Amino acid sequence: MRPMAAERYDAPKREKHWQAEWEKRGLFRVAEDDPRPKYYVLEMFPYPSGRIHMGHVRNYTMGDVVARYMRAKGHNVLHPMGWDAFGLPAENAAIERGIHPAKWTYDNIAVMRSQLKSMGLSLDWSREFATCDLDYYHQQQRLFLDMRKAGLVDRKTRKVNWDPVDQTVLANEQVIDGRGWRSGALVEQREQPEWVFKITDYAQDLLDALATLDRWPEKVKLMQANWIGRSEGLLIRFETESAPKGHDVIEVFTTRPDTLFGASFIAIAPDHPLAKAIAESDRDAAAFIAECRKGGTTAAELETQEKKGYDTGVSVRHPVIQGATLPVFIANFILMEYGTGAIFGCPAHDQRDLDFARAKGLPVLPVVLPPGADAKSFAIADEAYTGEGTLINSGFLDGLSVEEAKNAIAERLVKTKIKGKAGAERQVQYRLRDWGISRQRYWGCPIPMIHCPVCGIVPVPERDLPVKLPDDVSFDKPGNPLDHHPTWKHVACPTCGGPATRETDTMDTFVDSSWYFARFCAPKAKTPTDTNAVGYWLPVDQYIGGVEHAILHLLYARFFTRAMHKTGHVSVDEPFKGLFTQGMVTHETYKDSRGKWVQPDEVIRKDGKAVHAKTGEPITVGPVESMSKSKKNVVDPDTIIAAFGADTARWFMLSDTPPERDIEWTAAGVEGAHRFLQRVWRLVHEAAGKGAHRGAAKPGEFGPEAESLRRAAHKAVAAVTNAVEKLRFNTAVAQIYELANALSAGLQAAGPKPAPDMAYALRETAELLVRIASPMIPHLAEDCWAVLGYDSLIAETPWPVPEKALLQEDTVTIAVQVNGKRRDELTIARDAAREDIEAAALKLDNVVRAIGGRKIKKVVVVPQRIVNVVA
RNA sequence: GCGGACGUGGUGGAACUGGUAGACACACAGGACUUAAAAUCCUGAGGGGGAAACCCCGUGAGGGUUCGAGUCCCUCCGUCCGCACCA
Repeated sequence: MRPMAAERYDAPKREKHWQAEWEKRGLFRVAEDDPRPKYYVLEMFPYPSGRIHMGHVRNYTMGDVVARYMRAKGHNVLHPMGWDAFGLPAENAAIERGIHPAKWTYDNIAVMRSQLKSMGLSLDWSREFATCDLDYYHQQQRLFLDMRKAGLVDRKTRKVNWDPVDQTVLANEQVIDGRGWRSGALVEQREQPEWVFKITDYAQDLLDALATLDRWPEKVKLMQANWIGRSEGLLIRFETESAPKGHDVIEVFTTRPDTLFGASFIAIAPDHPLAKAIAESDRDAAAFIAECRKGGTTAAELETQEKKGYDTGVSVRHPVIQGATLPVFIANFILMEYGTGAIFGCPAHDQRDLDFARAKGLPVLPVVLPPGADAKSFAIADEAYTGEGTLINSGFLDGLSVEEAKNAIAERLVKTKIKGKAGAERQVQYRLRDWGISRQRYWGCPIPMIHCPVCGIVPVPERDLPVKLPDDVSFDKPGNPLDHHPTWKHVACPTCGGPATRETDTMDTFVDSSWYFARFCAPKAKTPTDTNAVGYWLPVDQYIGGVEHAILHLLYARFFTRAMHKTGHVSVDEPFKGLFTQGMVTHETYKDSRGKWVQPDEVIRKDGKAVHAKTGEPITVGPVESMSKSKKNVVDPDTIIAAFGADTARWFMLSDTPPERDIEWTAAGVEGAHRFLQRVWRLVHEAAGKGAHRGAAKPGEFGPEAESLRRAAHKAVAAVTNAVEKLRFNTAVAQIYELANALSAGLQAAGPKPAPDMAYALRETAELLVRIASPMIPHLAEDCWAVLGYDSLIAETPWPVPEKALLQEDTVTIAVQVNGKRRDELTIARDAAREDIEAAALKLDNVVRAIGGRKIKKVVVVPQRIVNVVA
């Protein structure tokens, strides 16, 4: 029988108490003049959509564990929070409900701030800002102007996704099945001038530096490398015959110059300059180009789209086959955006070229022979051969490998001359395109430029910053409210003083999130960054967020940091030293008999079947999917925190599932987490009652039971330390469970009046348990700490260091195998000699029986691990 | 199509550099306490055989390397993710 358990832990009440206590003492405020080593923990800041969701709870819990752990380890930890506050949803709210975007945004921030505060996060709230704060976007405008001066900003006219109903450019992600995500209108490809950041200047550097990011997930690095899409090849110049003036050369980029002898045509993009020139005097060509423009750009459409081409009648001379010519087609599958917008087609070794050649009846000549194939009988049917092999039908390249042939043809062509230029140049192409930041929207950072009919495009002078968003805007017509505003855009030209207009485009919100981590270092600085502060804090030591930002945000931020370095705002190139991408929060889905989605809190289980809580009608349980409002499978963090407390939500988020994987939220799991916290509460009370204070027993006076409990405790400290360092929170949790089980067993074994050594061990174990659990369940840990008699805060208590002597056992238990099958185990001195281990193993009854009188061929002994007898 | 990751009990998962597979938890079953329930505590549990000691099988499938494979190599199957007419 156990003594009466302590009353239940009233989490919601106690949590508020400790949150107030931490805040009162300013525990999480940090400054740069601190002797401790710095550590910067950052979670991707939230978009203030209205309320926090479980994804936030998971993300911020993980970051908070790291922050609290590093603080306990003696670091000066910066752990800030802010709001990624510009963006389209605020404008939608304005359009749909007539609320001003600013009011909608700041109201949401107020709600979400208080929700985050209820989680007990160790944040330095004094550094909070929103990207829609005038001060923040003012500094962002200065950055833009500095980047422009440094040559990193450009104005380009290029193809954009234009939504004709909403009258705005849409990002690729906002085009769904060829239609605008909000208006549903068919998106048009339109050429329009836009402001771009020259991220392509850094393509090679952004690629190379991935190798230095050793604390980034391989997956993310790979995705970025693919996105940058470097390919090495050859730019080949083809001399044209009978082409319009100014087009006596067509430049083609290829990664397979080795297949040049197998070329049977040239294809150019519909918007290639030559195609346009031809269209001027060729109606059919013009009609074909117009038809290509209509074609959709979605994956599904491209998949089914036929390869179409228009024979222009123009031809080019083959660079290495004397007297041969190739016809030039305008083709729908050639992109102007990649390479030179022109290719040479080698049908035998490229599937698209083959499809095209078959449609047009062009020759298909194999020039690469697969290993083992016979040159005489080898032919291409429906599938192009793209693998390695030996060159054939290729003149001086015959007999070479693909790799050798690439070099040989390059060397030859580079030396030739076409119209005064080299016949070819080795070239590197990237898939990455410059970052278009112009958005025709109100709720974003205005681009500080002015269009003057006399002086052209001029920057807003420093003294006239910030360019402030007007408050009095209306959303009653489609398009950009800044453009419709009666007065805002009209200004005097800063150069000539004449009438001019402001740029009405605002910046992509990804710009806002590309430097906020630098602003957190000195959020009130009068310049974008404070040299001392960013010098001290950057780079971010541990960044945590969703993998959905693997490319966009994380690539932009890496570019922006380089740009800020170039313009003297920071002194590093890489913003995030360590990156962790956490999984999503999922939940079962439910539907009623009419096929309508049902919320989890409306579903109950009756006799093992899911039924509606109110109506009792049967509910169909669907697959587990990531929480989303549309499927109604969401659980509100507020409800959970109010019912069980923040520690329960935090503990659940860290338990069982590895942090990088999706976690399934279940009611049973939450209750389990809550039960465990109550159990810790009881165990600590009991241990505090039975335990002796420090000094009550001296080292060396511990009996075997006390000794073994102490070993369990110190081993758990070591294991949890290791797990948290590696962000393997689920295994840390498992270690804590194990230690709680050990403490519980120890309390029971010790009886109502434990001996002095056991009293000491019980108390020590309870203390260590609370200390290693404190980053995860900080509120309960504070209460337990008080129960153990301390008037200090556990949040200010250093991380425990395990006693080395207790981590190593004097004896070890090792398995004994016979022919690789485990037959027995052996407990022996840790430092026992090989021969002794072997001798002891061979004496075991089970081992002798398993050998069964056979001759022992060999005995493998791995001290402290295993013995394997081969017979 | 290209690139990548993963596949372990009823479930989530553990197993550091190859060395006792299934830690820990959830769910489940039995028991204790209780008039009863809740809460709590104890016990059990990969599959099969056996009274037991023990034995056989077992980490998606098949093969290989090794004294020894969840872990390394090859082939196949399945799931998930990213990119996608990229020349």
